[in-house]
Amino acid sequence: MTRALEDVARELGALLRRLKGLHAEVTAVADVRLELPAFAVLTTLELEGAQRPSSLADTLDLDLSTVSRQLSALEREGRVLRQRDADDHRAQIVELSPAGRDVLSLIRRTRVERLSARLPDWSEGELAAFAGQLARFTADISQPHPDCPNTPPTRPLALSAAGQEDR
Amino acid sequence: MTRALEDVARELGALLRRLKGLHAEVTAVADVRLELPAFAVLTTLELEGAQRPSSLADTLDLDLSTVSRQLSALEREGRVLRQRDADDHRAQIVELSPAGRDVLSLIRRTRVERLSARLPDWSEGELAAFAGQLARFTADISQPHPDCPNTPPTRPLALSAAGQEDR
DNA sequence: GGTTAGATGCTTGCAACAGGCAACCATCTC
DNA sequence: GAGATGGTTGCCTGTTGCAAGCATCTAACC
Repeated sequence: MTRALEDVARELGALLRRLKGLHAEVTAVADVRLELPAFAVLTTLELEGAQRPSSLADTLDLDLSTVSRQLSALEREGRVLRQRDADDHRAQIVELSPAGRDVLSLIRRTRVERLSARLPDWSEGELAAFAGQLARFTADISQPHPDCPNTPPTRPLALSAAGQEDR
Repeated sequence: MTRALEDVARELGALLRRLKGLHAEVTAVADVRLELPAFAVLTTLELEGAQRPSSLADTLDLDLSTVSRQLSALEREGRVLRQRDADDHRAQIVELSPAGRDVLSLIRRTRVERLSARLPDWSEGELAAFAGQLARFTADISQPHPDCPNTPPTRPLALSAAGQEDR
């Protein structure tokens, strides 16, 4: 299994680099200023709903300080709303604003357009299967390694469709 | 095809974030200090052989200045050798050093170990198929968008095994 | 053949941003 | 109160792109 795994790892590296470029292209075409980390924050909020910064940091596997700064910027730009948690006044609840929702939807539309134009040979079924494989792979590698059971399993974004994991 | 594409895009985002963590884990376990961009440079050199910085920048889709700095650091660390191009004294040829080769091999070993422990349910065939899908996808999205034929097609790393593209 | 104008390969200075760690404040829990 | 927890901020490191600069090459012109 070593050989195939090496191939996967190598391809992931190539894909990783390409994805950054893709995001840059999408934001440029959509004429939106939104870096990848901020985009990840918004996406998580949309997918999982209003939540605390610490929960976001957990999901995104980022330091709380980084999330805090991202949120400050996003709030300044009017893309998220922050309010203190009524139950625990230390905490706060972050929520996607309508403007934030609009940006997400615009980016998603643009992204699909940019991608689909380049993937004419992929059938709906192939893409769905690929999405499933990606989800399964990401979920699996997010598990802690057997040798370090101390490491908490980082929690990948919940998958809305595509329930092909068999764990 | 929109729906499946949205799923793919979302999963890619999740995977993107997880991969960074994986690299951090691998370098930590292998006790090697090597950031992702530097690793990408070394990998490209190994895969494609000695070449110019500008060629590396092209392949990696990075600014030449970034590559230049990465190379300076890699040379300082003895992982790369640089010599002026005999034919064109403006240019230089960058080459993997034995130490660089060792680092790569160590990282690759460690990575396979860390990955395989978490993917016990994946068969060799599944992994190979996944690698093929990844390669095909990356190659396709690296093509220029039909609307901007000016953009040169960025050249993804050549795939050594897995020839399942049908283009 | 020599000279000069522009192209090309690379490096460096600059500014922007991401990220972690540690120190800090506010609040909660015991 | 004492300690834990949620967030923010300062500080530092690192990556990145752009623009300016330097060296060298190429080609057009005299």
